[in-house]
Amino acid sequence: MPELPEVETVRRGLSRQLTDFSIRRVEVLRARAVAWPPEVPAFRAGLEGSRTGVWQRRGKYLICPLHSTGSGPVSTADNGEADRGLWVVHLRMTGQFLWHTPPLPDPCPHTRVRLWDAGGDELRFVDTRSFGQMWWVPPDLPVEAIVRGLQEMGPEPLGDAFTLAGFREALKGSRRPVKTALLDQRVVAGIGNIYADESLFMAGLHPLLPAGTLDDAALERLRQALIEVLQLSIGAGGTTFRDFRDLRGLNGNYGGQAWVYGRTGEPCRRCGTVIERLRISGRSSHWCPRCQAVRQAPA
DNA sequence: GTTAATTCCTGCCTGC
DNA sequence: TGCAGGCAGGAATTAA
Repeated sequence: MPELPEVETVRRGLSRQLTDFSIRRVEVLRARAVAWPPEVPAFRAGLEGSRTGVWQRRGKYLICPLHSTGSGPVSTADNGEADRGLWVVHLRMTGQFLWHTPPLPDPCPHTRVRLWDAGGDELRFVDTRSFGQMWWVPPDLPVEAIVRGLQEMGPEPLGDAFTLAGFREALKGSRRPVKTALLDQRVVAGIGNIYADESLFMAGLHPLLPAGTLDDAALERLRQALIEVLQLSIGAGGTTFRDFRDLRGLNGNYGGQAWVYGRTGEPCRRCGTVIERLRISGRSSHWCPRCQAVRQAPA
């Protein structure tokens, strides 16, 4: 279940392996994997014959500028103009890229999209649950016009734009649980269920606290906890949780250090109290009843 | 306008 | 052993 650290790990792998990847041929095995254009042939035509630039990330979206094959190599410092548009990918739950060199003859049952370069090496998009999607954005259109999820995306949590003032404003007046608010990509980009639970634990906040009632001290603790847990996980190459694999098929190692996520019934690493699980807005939430005992923010 | 519930999908796990 | 049902989750859509 890729969240920001996992997507960032994938981005780094793609940048290492697939900057200047000349897309000779594209095969779409499941049409649902293509969100735009509506017709698969148009998607294939958009990618085929172009060359990938330096991979970027916005929230959980991977964004790759596409260039004409005739121009010189793409510099990692200067991405140049994406004269062939953008290739945008969201891994959702189980999406993953796998790089096959030498190429493998037969795709696994969950292979959704295959891309080959001139040498016959293959980049394969595999997605067990088929939630992952990709877009080809023509060069004359803004990416936000095509990828709706990018229209109202909140600040990057590891960027300068993620300030206390902005965080406060985004949650102002909201009565929904803070856990639910953290999953809203308009509040802060890239947070999913795992890091929402982990950061709430680190900040000592109950997941059901109404988001709009948090005072500045609590908001700042939560903001710092988000930054810390994301930086820690990126450094470790993402979590080990079930389905995540990087470009080489390897998983990360943050999961072994999780405070609460996936530890229902186990003792809290800090106080020994048994970790409990709640269902909030359809999502499982893991929390320590002692370390996160505060259910009402100070008046 | 805000919030909650539903939907999509498939592998794994539990209970019968 | 085999089957049914619940669960997991990101984000769009629908309902309240």
